[in-house]
Amino acid sequence: MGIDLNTVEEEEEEAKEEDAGPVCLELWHACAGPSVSLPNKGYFVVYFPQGHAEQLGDFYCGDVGNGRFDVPLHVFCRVVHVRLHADVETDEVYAQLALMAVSEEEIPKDGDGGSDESDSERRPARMPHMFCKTLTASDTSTHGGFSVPRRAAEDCFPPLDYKLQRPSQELVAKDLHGTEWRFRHIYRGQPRRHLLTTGWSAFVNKKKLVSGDAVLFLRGEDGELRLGIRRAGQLKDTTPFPVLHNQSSNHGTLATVAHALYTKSVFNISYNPRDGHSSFIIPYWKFVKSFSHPISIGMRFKMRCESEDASERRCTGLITGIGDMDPLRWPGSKWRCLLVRWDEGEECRKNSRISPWEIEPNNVVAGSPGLTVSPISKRLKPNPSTVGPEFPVCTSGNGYQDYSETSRRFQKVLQGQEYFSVGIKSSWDRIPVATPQPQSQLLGAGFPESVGFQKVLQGQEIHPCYHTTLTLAGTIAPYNGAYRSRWTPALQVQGYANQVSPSHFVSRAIPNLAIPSRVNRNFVSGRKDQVEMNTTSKNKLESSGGRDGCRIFGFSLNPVIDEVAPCQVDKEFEFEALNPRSIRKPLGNNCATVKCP
Amino acid sequence: MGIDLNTVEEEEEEAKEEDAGPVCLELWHACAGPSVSLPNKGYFVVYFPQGHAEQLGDFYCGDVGNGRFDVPLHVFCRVVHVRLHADVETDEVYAQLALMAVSEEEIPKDGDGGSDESDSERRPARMPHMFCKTLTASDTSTHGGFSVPRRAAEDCFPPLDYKLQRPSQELVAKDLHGTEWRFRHIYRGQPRRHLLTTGWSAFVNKKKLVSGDAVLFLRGEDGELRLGIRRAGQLKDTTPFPVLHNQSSNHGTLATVAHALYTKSVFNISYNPRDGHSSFIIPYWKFVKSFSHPISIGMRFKMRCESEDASERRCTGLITGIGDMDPLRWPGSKWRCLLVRWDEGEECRKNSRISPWEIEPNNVVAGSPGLTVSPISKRLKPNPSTVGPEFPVCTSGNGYQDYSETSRRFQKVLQGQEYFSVGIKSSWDRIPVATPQPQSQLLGAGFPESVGFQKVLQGQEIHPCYHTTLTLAGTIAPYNGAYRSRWTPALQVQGYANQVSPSHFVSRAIPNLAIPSRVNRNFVSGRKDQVEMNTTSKNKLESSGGRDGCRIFGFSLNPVIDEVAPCQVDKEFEFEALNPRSIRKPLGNNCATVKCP
DNA sequence: ATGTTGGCAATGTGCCGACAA
DNA sequence: TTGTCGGCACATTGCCAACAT
Repeated sequence: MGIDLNTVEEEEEEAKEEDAGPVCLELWHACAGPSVSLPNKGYFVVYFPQGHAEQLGDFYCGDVGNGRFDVPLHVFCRVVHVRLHADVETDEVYAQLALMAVSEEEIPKDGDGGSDESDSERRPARMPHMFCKTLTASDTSTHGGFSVPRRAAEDCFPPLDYKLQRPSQELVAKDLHGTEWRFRHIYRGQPRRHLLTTGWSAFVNKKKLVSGDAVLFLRGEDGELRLGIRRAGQLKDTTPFPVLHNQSSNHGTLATVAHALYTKSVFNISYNPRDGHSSFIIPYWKFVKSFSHPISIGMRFKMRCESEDASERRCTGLITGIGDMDPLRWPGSKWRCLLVRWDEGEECRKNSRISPWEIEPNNVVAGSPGLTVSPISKRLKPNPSTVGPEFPVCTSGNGYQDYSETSRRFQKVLQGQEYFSVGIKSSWDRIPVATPQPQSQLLGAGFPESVGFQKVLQGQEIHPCYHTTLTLAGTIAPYNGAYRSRWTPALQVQGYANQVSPSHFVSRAIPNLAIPSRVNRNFVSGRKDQVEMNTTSKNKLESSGGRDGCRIFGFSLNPVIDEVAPCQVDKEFEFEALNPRSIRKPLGNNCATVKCP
Repeated sequence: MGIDLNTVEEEEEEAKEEDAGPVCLELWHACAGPSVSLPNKGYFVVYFPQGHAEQLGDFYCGDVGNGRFDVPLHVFCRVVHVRLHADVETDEVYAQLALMAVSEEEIPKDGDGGSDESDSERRPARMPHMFCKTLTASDTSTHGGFSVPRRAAEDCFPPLDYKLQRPSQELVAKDLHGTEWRFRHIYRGQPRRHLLTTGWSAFVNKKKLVSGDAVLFLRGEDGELRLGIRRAGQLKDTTPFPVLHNQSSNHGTLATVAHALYTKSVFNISYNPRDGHSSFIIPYWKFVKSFSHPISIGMRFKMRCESEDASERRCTGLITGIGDMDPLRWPGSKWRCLLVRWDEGEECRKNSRISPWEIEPNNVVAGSPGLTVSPISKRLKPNPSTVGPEFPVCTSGNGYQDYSETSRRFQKVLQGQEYFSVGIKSSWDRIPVATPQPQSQLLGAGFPESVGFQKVLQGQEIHPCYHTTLTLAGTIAPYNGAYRSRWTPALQVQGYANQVSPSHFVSRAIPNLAIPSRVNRNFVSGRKDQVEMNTTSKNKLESSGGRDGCRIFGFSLNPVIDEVAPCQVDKEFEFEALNPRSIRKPLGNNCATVKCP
């Protein structure tokens, strides 16, 4: 099936080679997710400076002269080495690719990637026991620990002595940086379940995890436990000014690349698989293959993409235009030259521009078959002359075969609940290089980005909204100048028996009352921000930080709360609130709806 | 006295000019301390690339070719502008100096700095009401607020209505970045005293203040309150890899400077007054003046320096050698070419190398008068030929006059307790430029670094060691597998009536017991780290984080604690401990002495 | 005059089983 | 099977006056 089984052993041997960077290979891929794969050393790729510039942003590009560095639209490169990294602050995975420009003639036509050095360092030969769980509100609450799915615990953790009343052990897991995290793993409760207690909270705090994020446990061949995270949203950068995070110092900028291209020297690319802008390096065969099927306006296609829970989907759409994305700086570029309209409910990407090598023609030819459409010009108007001759547009659709679908079926593996242990192979590895022919015999060449790595299922449900509806009722006591808390005696809380205080609640634009959040550690700026009424101004609620409170300064703690409603003394109030437990949640998702009486 | 009084008005006018950078002028200088002054725009200075390279460290210098950039030993420069800044992370003050190289001929010989643009933007014309207090253990404890010295509160804060039982108000103060901090200022207690309560703790936390650091309040002309800090020690950089903190991106490196020198263009220097390496820019007159008195081996001298509490001292010493500091890369440089031996108890600097312009000859000629000593060679052996002709060594000491002492007397101002309000003038400003003649009439030219700014006294005492001696005595209970706290019942605490638990204490290398710190918020890494015995291994104490504890993982929390001593069940223990309040203290200063029974 | 301490109240943290989805 | 909750114990925070220096 295009994959030489003989290579597996070699790969396992070469996997011992310590050239993959500081980060554990399996863990890196587990964190990167199923749709990420990397080329091997020695492999040939196509590099698109335009896409790179897009990722870097204008800040790092330093446009010169004609508006861009004088670099080609695409560059054929050999992969000199690949090193895996993880951001020190956020644990975000990325890779350093060392590339060296080659002329297309240097690329061998056989399937070996043209290098004796090619190895499998980019892929674990065998995925270890692992599981991934999306964190619930309970998992991230300061009130408790982490509930481990039973089969996950049995699969990944050392066995417990279930004869004991409360079997427990200490787990030690290393994260991407090699830092050790220790957890008490206990099997208790009625019914019994696996829990991580002591140590868990510190981990959540340090990694700034919120509900919706996912953790990943992975047991290596040696029994060593590894631990990774996959965030639901980007962690906000708290660094006050732009630090060149993933690109060490000022390497990796376009200027450096331009220089390297002309001197034919090695240059480094920071490849950030999860930011959605890193598709500027693709396998050579994929680039070549994209010429094999015709592309025309009105053509239907499908494309693989990743949905929010990191699972894969297939989106379909219609090509509505072909033309330069940036006619001034990158004229004639095929980078995102296709303008598409996604089918209903298939909002694969906010951006409706994609590159030709991202799509496959749809087997079911819908839309307007037989309609001959000219490509649009740089200004997105039909003008065939602007498209280079090497780009076969308007070829009548013929026997295109969905090889990738075939290979997907071949590589289909167990995607059972959340744990598995199956050997896999990188699709980048030893893939025959395609020659630009339709219907070439590339049965083994799947889409590396999607099937190259084992899919790790996440818990399917979106984390629940955690809207325990409680009703607070009470009277606002007049402010008398004594700095004692007036809240607690003035409030009657329904729904909780004890230990409930106003600071447990988050409110949003409450007509007659506003209470800043004290719920979430990740929210607090000044930590202590309990509220007290101040009626010196009759129609405005004012209160402040501090135990015994004084004024509201505003609601900087929660960006959603942005207005303070007028307040009346002795007016009763009532509102819906969050569950009072200490919940770490994503910002902006923390506000209860207000029920105005 | 060399200062043109006419200029004062002009200065006040020009002080309104918004060209001093983002930071409040008065506050910047207050934070920088008394021994820091800056040149004005238009002023002429001498820049020493060697000293700059020293500050930047090899990392940023990028030595090329012969080992250094091909830059001169010193460069005469005009100050194009000066901008005041404060580090976003640490609040450390620094300045951006924009310099432009000039030839010495361009420097006017009159006293005007050669520029019509010179102004006093570097100096507040009048120091506002201010005070500075070194934080005590109580001030930084989480247990309480900030005790404001009475005269300070009366001087800087709006008056309170003392007729009330507990007069209070809200203070709003802006820090160096313009961020507002709010504090409740209350006058209470028996006897009455001024306190900052609500809001103070948040400030201490955010700024990571520890006892020994100082805060500074400053009331502007407009009544606006400003707030700064001066740390006792450097705040440890928590950034995981070297970020170019004060020099934005890669400006300010020697490469950039070298380029600017040859193109005669403006270059920026980050001038960091408190790191002890920023004396590589000095006033031109000072450089010139240093030729006016002879320097010889065996000569006694004095030098102004700053002691730990930011007050000024005068150190004396003996010149023991003259020679290149770095004969390979900077041959013939006068930068720190003097080797000195400090007098007893006068350890002005660990470094015993200083530059000629830093010293003044000592009026009292001690040591070996009349002894003719040849300067030492590059290898610090006597060899007169290695010293350039423009450097007048071995001139017999004659009528040198200590002008700077005169000017100090002139500029002497009130240095009363901790608050004052006196107009001052920058010594950089409109200082006549000295021609290289001994006994020139430079009566107004003081030592800018020391008298240029009002000294702000700090509390004189070093913050007390906070060693309340308590004796804990108890029995280590055997571990029985139930994860309940075993500490509290097993311990009998003498000296405190209530709310004392073992986690309040810090121990150090205790023979039979070790308890990690939970005392200091700034210490904690995992926050919850209470200890419990684990006697599964009989001779080793193990405990861990978490409320109900399990194992000691080691003592990563406090670097001083680095060994865990063996532990025996049922063995009684006893040790001296810190005061149990939550004290934020500098690292490594937090350990109690152990009394082994 | 002001640093330190005990008293005290409020609140946060974290382990546990109960309960329910 | 596992997410959420009440119960509970205890730790931390922060305002206050008493006391000491």
